[in-house]
Amino acid sequence: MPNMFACLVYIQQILVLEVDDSHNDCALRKGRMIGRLIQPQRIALFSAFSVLSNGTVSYKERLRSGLVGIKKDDAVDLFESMVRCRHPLPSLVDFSRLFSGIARTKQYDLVLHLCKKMELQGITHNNYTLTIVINCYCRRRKLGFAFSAIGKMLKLGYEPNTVTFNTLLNGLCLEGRVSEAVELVDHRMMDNGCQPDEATYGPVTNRMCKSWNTASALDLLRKMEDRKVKPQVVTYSMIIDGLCKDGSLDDALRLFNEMETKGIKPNVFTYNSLIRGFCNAGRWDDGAQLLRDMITREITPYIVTFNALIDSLVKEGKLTEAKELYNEMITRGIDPDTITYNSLIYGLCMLR
DNA sequence: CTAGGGTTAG
Repeated sequence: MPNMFACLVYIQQILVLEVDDSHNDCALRKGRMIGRLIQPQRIALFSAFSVLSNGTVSYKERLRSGLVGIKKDDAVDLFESMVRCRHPLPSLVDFSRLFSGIARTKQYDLVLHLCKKMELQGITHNNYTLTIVINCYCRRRKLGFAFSAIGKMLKLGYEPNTVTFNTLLNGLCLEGRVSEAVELVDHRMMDNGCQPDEATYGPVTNRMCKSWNTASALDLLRKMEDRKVKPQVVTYSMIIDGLCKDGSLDDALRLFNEMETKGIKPNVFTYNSLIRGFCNAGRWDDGAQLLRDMITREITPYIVTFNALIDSLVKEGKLTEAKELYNEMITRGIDPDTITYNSLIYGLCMLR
């Protein structure tokens, strides 16, 4: 009976969570409305500015300040005003800024469309705009067109550089074509005298770890070191996560210690992967030790960290310890979510 | 001046 009561308390907490969510939603909607309301004022201000400056710097000003989260209509409008403008004549740098701004809002087709319109105006691409084009094709999973853009680049007399290769490489990884990606780095990229950097190996490592190929990811890590590219925390974290999912906890720990000796500080992701790995292996005590470790090192645990530990404690029948952790997360100001309560409720139901 | 990348829970 007391367990039943505790269950109800937790279920009530879930209901409170959902109410909070709807509040957030309301707030969001309100925010959007306010955004819409102030829009005309912004336009009015902008026109005033244009008139003041005789219409000469309007697109420059918009490029400088109005690209974050730009909508389709505004983007097309800005593009048209650039194409029409003669004083000053927009440069390719201006177009690069516009295209990259739109690309950041993930409207890749729009970027490609505007690029075509730019070409029709007799404006020729350079290395920068073509790399943006390559990225857009890659994101739309049209690798064939991305490779054609490389051809265009060569025809115009530009050499693909590290960024160009990295962009293409990411495209291959997005499609799961990891071996081709490795081939591209080892041959085309290196042979062309392009030095790989930390952005070269990130997507490759990610894809390898995601497809349960941590052994290859480890090989790649050694290759990076041979090529004097310093792996970053995120690279180590991805591999450690892969090893933990494989159940190779000792290897994961070895890598964890290795990054320490190299002066690379683990972060909350690194710890979470390890804690989850140990918990899944039933080694909740080691998991709890790691949690204490991260707290002493002032790496703030996330809700994920606590959830993993609570869940594993519950499955071990250590309900008291699980509840202690639940209380600790509350005192730390971390709001439990449905996953937290699910674990606790499960534990209470199993107790009987 | 302007281009590219990657990580956690039931």
